[in-house]
Amino acid sequence: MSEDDQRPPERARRLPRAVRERQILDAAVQVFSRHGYHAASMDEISDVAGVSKPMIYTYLGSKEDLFGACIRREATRLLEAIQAGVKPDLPPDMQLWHGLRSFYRFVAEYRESWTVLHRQALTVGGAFAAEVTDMRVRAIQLVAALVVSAGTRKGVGEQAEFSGEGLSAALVGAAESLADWALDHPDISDGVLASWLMNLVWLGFNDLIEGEVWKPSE
Amino acid sequence: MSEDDQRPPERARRLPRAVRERQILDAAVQVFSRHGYHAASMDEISDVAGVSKPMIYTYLGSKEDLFGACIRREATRLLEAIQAGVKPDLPPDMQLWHGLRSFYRFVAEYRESWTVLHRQALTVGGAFAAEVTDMRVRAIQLVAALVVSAGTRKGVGEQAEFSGEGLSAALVGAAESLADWALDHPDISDGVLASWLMNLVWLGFNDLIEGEVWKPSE
DNA sequence: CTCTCAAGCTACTCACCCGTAGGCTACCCG
DNA sequence: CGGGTAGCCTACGGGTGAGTAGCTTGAGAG
Repeated sequence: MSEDDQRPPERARRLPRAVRERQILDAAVQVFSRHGYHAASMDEISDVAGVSKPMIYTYLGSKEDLFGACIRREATRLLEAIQAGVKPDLPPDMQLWHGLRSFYRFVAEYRESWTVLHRQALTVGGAFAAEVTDMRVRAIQLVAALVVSAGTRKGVGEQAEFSGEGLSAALVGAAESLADWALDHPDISDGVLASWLMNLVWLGFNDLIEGEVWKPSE
Repeated sequence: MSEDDQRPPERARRLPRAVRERQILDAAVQVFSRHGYHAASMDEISDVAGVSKPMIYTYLGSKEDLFGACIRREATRLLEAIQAGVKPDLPPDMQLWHGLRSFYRFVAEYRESWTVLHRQALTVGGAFAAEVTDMRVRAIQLVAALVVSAGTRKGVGEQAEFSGEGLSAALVGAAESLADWALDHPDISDGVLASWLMNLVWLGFNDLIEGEVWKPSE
């Protein structure tokens, strides 16, 4: 035990920049998702990444830059995962269903990515919040387009009890909350989750565009 | 301008403890809702409250204690506001509608309270997150009770496409997201918001318990 | 008028953490 | 073999902010 106790053979060799950046981003997402932006320390991130702190600064810039890089990478991942599952020539309801399935599959597989995007990014304020909000708005508008498409196909106009944008905001929120709920119930498959939401919303929406409206009684 | 420039008459006189605590809590909610827990500084809170920092510590304890006091006060306010609007002997759908109206009225009036509870409390982690989550779970269970009551009244059992708890989680999430959306659209009344949600969810739910189910085609 | 007590403040300590200066070592090319 | 370069580190500066020590001042009692 004189020259062997320092683990000389495997000492995290010199690696190309791309690999280190991946390690750093992975660690950053993990730490940010656990503690949030402000409570996360660069020391802990460097520790988790198995890299010293100056590496982070030379490769990815300041803490804010690093957080931005995380947000962008995870947002891109999420959008790509959803678009990969969507089939553009299906009817609107099936498009929505497939999009939802991909979404729930992604959240289950990369729950830290989802946490960073959904919970932490909004609390930082400034450019990132705007960026994530933008992504969310795009998602809402996408859904709104499907909804309106289905609505006009059935020949429905503007109604007092109906706002495509508000409805889509509610739908996206329902999808997100169900995602959070599903994190605690891993045995529910993504198909079942998507079907629940379709049954909730689509059926109600169908009624609505067919003129059947809920009103407060008396 | 020799003896009048220091505003000698009104100099924030010595006040009873209860009043100071209120001032401090109001300021804390405001600052926490703007910056989040970690980015908020005790100096800014004391500044906004018009009180020096040691006062906060003698009256309300550490920063964590202060945040806890904020959360508890605002959560109590919210629950009381909702319960004040609910009429227990109405049918389930009307109970839900009245609860939603009260909720949206509260969010519009005390948007900072809502922000602290919904966005900031979860990111701190630990006891507060648990506390807020508990409140949310109680809300979900309350809604689930209404939903199940309406379901059994119409004689529906367990179905594969249906889970009361999951549905309620989605509903509560939809309500929350619509609340966020409504913050940017102040001209929409609380009654309209509540009606939108009822049309979305209740109609779909009605279809569901009457056996009309959405299924993916092919 | 004076003594006492509590309300309230200024100014400080100490710890934490972002960001960096400067040095070391392995690999590559001539 | 020697210089250059790129991967990588230890160790520190500086700023910020939580929490506190100890003083000042107003108000009531005698």
